[in-house]
Amino acid sequence: MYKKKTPTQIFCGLHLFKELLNGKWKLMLIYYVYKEYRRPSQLQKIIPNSDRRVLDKQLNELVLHGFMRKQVFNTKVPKVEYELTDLGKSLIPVILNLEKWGEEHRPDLEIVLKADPKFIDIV
Amino acid sequence: MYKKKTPTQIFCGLHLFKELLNGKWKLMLIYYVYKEYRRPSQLQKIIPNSDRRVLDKQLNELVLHGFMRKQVFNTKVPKVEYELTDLGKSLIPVILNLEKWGEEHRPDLEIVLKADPKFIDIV
DNA sequence: AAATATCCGCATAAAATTATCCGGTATTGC
DNA sequence: GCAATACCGGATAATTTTATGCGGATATTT
Repeated sequence: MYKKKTPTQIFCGLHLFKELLNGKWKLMLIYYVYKEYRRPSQLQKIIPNSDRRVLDKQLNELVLHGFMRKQVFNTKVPKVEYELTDLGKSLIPVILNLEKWGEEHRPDLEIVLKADPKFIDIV
Repeated sequence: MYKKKTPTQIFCGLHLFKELLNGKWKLMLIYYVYKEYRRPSQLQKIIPNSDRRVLDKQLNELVLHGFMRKQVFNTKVPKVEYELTDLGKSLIPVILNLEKWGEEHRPDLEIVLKADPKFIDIV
């Protein structure tokens, strides 16, 4: 398993957030589980251009870190569902706030992104 | 200059936020500039264990992306000051919200971090 | 029988970010 | 003169994250 080589600093709340929730799809996964897309296959469909293995990894971490619970149903066709823990639910207002900020400033931000040659193509 | 090789997706506000503000110290830099630590040397002092060149790079990006302005004073000893743009200021409530979430959940989050062998040592 | 749907996991490659190693100018204070 | 402060920047190394290439199982639908 991969281990970090650089000491992790958590002297402020921003770091705590960042260390645990920085994954490419993590906030979106939490949001969609909240919105009742609870099953891996549903999540893979609702999140475009995401790879199964990447989502899985992030879901596993979210479970490991206590933001979600994973329920496995041993039905004939295996079924899996995720649900938010209280800690996970506590993030919903934060996520909505971030989302709101992004959408409110989308016009400006899109200009900025398109002006930066680093972002070659934007979808 | 480095260019991304993977198309950047911005179909939701969360992505917009993430693409532009994911840098290790970016939110903290915005916060401290807001708190009147405007000069590079001040920022380098107030942010422990940060490297000058990394902070510089992030500051340059924040300017490039319109969150800050950089003012250069051609005094005998060169002086530089950063200040937030309106776009930068619009992030303050978001940052405070993230910080608040982190601090409110610090006890839980520290346990989680310490339980994860990935984070070998935490400062 | 074949296609589709449900799920899982390891090992490695590639990409992206962060850290470090060099280098530099000019002024102030002792 | 010499140390300290203020500032800047390119090139490369190291770390961390994300993507992909292989593999597997069982059950339902067409």
